[in-house]
Amino acid sequence: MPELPEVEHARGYLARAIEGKKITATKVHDARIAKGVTKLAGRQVLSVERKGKWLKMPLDDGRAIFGHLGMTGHWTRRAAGDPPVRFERARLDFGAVSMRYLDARLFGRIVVAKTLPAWDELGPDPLADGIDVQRLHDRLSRTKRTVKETLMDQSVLAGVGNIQAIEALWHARILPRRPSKKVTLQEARAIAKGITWSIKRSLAAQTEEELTYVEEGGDNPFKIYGRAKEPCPRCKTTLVRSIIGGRGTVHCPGCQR
DNA sequence: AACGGAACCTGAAAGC
DNA sequence: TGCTTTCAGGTTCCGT
Repeated sequence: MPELPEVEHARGYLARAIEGKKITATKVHDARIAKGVTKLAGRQVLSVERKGKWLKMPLDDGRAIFGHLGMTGHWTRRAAGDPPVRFERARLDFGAVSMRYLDARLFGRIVVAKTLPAWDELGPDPLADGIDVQRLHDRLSRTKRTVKETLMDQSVLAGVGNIQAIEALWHARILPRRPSKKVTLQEARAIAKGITWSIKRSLAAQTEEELTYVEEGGDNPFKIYGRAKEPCPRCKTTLVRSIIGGRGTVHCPGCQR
């Protein structure tokens, strides 16, 4: 369920549950999502950090537990004696507190290492670092990709995913298929505002301790994501779905240029 | 070096 | 009803 807002939620949830606590046991149910998860008993989790869609939990031995939620990853707290929950792939126990990692599609990762290239290669985090419009415009101008694909490049801005890119470009009134090179500095400013707006909106929408996601009964909280064939909330033109860079995309042909 | 596309997975929803 | 197809919020690898 991961884009930056969901991962930020997971960060806070994990921090409240295990920050400063000592690992007493671990269990990996499916080795495909875990790497180097060994000899963790006795280690203390110093903090829970986030950059983009990655989580980092530094340990007291110089290593860290890196976590990525993939498409369907999720952490949930249980009691140590509770049975495995559906889709449980791994667990970290802290005495009576047991954190379960669930992941239906197995695209997520739990990696124990001192450093992780994927983490080091991340660009600035829009929430923690803000967005440098000049830098964003520079990155956009240096590639032949579409603006949507460039925005989703994690080295450009860490944490912008399919939803944030779709929503931000709608907010900025720019077509997702526009070549990055043709985005002006002024438009880059609008995109930056759109990204911040989209992230803040998503964060505000998730206040519950245990997140209930969009598809489970709740209404779609997004302006145009998942709303192909519905009228644009701004200009009433019918929203269009297409594929860009292999990812489903929605845009408004009426007010995005 | 950069880019497009396939691969990696499973489940839910839509289509027939 | 039941089988088939489509789709899903991500990353990584591979060939060009």
